[in-house]
Amino acid sequence: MRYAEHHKQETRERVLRIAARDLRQNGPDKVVIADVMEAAGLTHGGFYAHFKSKDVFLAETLDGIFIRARAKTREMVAGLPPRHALATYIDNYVSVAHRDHPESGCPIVALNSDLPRQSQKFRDAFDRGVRSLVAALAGWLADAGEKQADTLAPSILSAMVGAVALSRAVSDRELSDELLKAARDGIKLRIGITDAALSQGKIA
Amino acid sequence: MRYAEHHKQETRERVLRIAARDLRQNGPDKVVIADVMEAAGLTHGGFYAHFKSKDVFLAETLDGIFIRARAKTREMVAGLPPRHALATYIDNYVSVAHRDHPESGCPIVALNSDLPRQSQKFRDAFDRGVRSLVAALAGWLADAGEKQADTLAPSILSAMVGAVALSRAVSDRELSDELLKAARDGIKLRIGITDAALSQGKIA
DNA sequence: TGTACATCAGTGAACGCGCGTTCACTGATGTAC
DNA sequence: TGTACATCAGTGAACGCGCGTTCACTGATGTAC
Repeated sequence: MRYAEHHKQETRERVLRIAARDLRQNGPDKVVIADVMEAAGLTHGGFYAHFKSKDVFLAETLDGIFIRARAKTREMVAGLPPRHALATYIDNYVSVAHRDHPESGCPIVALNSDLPRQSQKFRDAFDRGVRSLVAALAGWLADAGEKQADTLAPSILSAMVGAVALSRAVSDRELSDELLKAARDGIKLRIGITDAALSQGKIA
Repeated sequence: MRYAEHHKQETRERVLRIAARDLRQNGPDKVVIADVMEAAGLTHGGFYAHFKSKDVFLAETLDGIFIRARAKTREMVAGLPPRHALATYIDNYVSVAHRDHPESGCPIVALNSDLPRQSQKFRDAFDRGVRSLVAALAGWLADAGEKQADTLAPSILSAMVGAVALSRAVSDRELSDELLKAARDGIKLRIGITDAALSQGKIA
């Protein structure tokens, strides 16, 4: 069977999209090539016509996740004043929905404790994602008039990551909800955001 | 060979200690029974004379880690006034040493993204550890006169966990150091601790 | 226009390795007599 | 006191399964002539 012009490229994209969910849901070691290929409607042997190895494949998958996450973020906060952008981002990140859907969530949360054992390519992709997110946060913070935006940004990111990661790790639902809410309020408080202030339009 | 009275119990303890390091260093899936047994000077077949299965073994290993961690913590802050205890604990937790030594560190950091895929026994042991640590933090905070100690404690714990986890996940040393320091300062600031204030004895 | 050949995404059997688990066996020592 | 037997922590071969990777092959379609 001879295929249309972009057929191979489309297959490659499809496989990467499937892996993007699988990777966040199950972690790098539990991504099984045969399963990913089957989900894409193919057999496992064909994998190596697209990717050199599982390692390279996972690194490319992670890159793709971060790229799409950035686009989604830009869309989410488009047109919002900086402090609203921050509040929106934090509320979406430190949320029950994010906790309950790792497969479409932030890979920093989903993968953090797997990273030390991954290939350098994979770790580099992760670093790029972290740097980019820190930079975005620092930008919003600076625009919102925060002093020390450059040190506040990584501090806030790690608090957000820890909150969602811990809320997923904990098995008891009640404890998880409590951790999540306490962490979210704490983070927003640090940058002077309260739900009351936001709804009253007191914050630019 | 017939063994002395407590021989079996000692072997069991030895195996659990070795696994305790291995578990935090490599994660649950990478703990290999044959390797643990070999490190204990035994062959893999003997494992099942001590433990019913790997799952049960890992859960018991995790329980042991938390129990010893609590003892170590009590020792570390013994006799310190509450705010000093907090500062000491935070400085030790959100530190380069902790980042660089997962094998003897807090399992909450080392294992968080593995948890959703573990057995219920393992997850229950994890929950107990988290609850216990939250309670300890809340106690110190309350003793230090903090209002809202019960919501501040989980918020601070998740920030500490996120800081160390992220600093380990990131591959670039400089970025990692920066994240760690920013997060530590941010956390201490939230509870009114600065290094200057502590050294001048301004804080009880 | 028709025929032989080249292309190449995808197939599926097979290989090799890792690892949890089982099980028949070992052998030193305690106990029954 | 001496002998036969029971005990049981530990041994090591084997089983079974999962999974990354390889490779000879397929077969539909484009191209050369």
